[in-house]
Amino acid sequence: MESTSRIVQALGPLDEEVKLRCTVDCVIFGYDQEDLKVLTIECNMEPFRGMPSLLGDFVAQDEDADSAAKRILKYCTGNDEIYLEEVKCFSKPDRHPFGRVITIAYYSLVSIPQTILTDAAGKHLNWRSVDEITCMAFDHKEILDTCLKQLRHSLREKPIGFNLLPKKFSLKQLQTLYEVVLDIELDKRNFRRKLRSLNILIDLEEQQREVNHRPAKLYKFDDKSFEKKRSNGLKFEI
Amino acid sequence: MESTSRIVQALGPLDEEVKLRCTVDCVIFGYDQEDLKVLTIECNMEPFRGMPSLLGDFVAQDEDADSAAKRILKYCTGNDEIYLEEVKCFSKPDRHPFGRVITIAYYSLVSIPQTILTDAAGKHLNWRSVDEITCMAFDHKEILDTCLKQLRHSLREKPIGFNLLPKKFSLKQLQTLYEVVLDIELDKRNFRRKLRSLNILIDLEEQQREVNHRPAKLYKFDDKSFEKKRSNGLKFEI
DNA sequence: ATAGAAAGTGTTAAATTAACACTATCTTGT
DNA sequence: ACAAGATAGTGTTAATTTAACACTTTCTAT
Repeated sequence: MESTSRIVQALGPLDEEVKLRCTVDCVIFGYDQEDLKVLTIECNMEPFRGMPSLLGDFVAQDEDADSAAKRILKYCTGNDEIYLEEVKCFSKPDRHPFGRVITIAYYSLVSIPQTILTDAAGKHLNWRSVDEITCMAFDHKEILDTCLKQLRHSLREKPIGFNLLPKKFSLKQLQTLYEVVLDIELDKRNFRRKLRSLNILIDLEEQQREVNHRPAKLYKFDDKSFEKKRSNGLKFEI
Repeated sequence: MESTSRIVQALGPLDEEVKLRCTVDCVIFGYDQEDLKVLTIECNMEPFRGMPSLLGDFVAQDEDADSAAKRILKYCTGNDEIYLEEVKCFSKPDRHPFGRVITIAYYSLVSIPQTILTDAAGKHLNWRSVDEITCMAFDHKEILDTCLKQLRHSLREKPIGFNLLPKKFSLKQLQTLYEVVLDIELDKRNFRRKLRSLNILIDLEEQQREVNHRPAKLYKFDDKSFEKKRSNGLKFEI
């Protein structure tokens, strides 16, 4: 137990300790056409060349992990006002073939139709259906699975689903989103009553256009009002 | 945005990238005398010398972060069968005065009367009431606060409170634990009914000894039975 | 034997959740 | 302009869950 004898004791010069590199990996979930997708990039490193990989990068000298994750989002989408949640650190000593690299995994949520992938990144970026991904570079499939589990958990206890939809959405779209991501069925009337009672949607007094049936009313999420209600003890739960 | 242009591209030789050190810090929560405490060690590093610090250590070359956290628990208590939950990575570039150090924060749960602090560590280890800690070394107060918040959240949705009590406990002890940690009041009869209906306690057919009033019946947590029930959809919630 | 102290126990009202089917409003085609 | 097709939108009732509440039992100490 010699390696533990200096627990929390003075850090020596850098070279005496384990040096490792630290990355962040973002599971960027996107939603479109009633399907949950994840943004991948083609891996260009052996032995994983050609396989889909998550978007990641090193944590830079002057930034923390959150900033690194936001930087990746900005790089891919031009936007850094994106929902982001840290999930877990992946740190198996052999997880990266080129050396000791730990990674902090995040997931984020975007509406695909409202997201323009930047040109620079665009060439090798792909939205893939979460269901259809079987194999990824590194331990990225494990990271994806962990983040998906976390997303499903958070979706039920925090009002974050809106981030997967356009700013303006119908109640039907919202319900379908929950049904697709959580793989459950919801009762239309009960779902609508619940949303009404939470009072966190703003009726935009506007309707869908260009649908060939009765158009649905559009709403937006009232995040300020929700924050106020939450701090007064409102519990969101689907 | 030049630093993002190689997102997820080949890792160069180690020296070209940001080198940093990685630690784990454990918020070891202990419970005794109707009080939630945290295990601290006296910091021996300037400028924090003498201040209470969390238990932490470097992640070693051949271990992952979870193993490092378990190693710390084993070092302090001689036991590594302890409830442990990863919480968050703390990675501000200036969080450590001696260089770039990121840390993965964990919390764990023990019953203080059932925990013997090892001699080696014991000399500078202290159980401190969570309420009374105002100031800690490094960013450890922030880590503590974050872990406490996470503990409170998990305590309501997972049956982990038992880890803070002796193996054998009374229903009153369990209720008080929830009341103390969550800072709420619970109705005795409703609490007991809920526990009874969950069917996750084993009646030990044994009683408290050496109390000067009617002794309470003792129970233990039936973790195997709970796991079975959980996978069949049982939702624990206090 | 009695007093003190905490353990243990059930019922009822209120709130929440689950189940369920029809009418309204739009578009498109004739 | 009328009819058919498609999806939006709406309320009631029974079942379940939660919240509120007070007295009896069993032990110890004197």
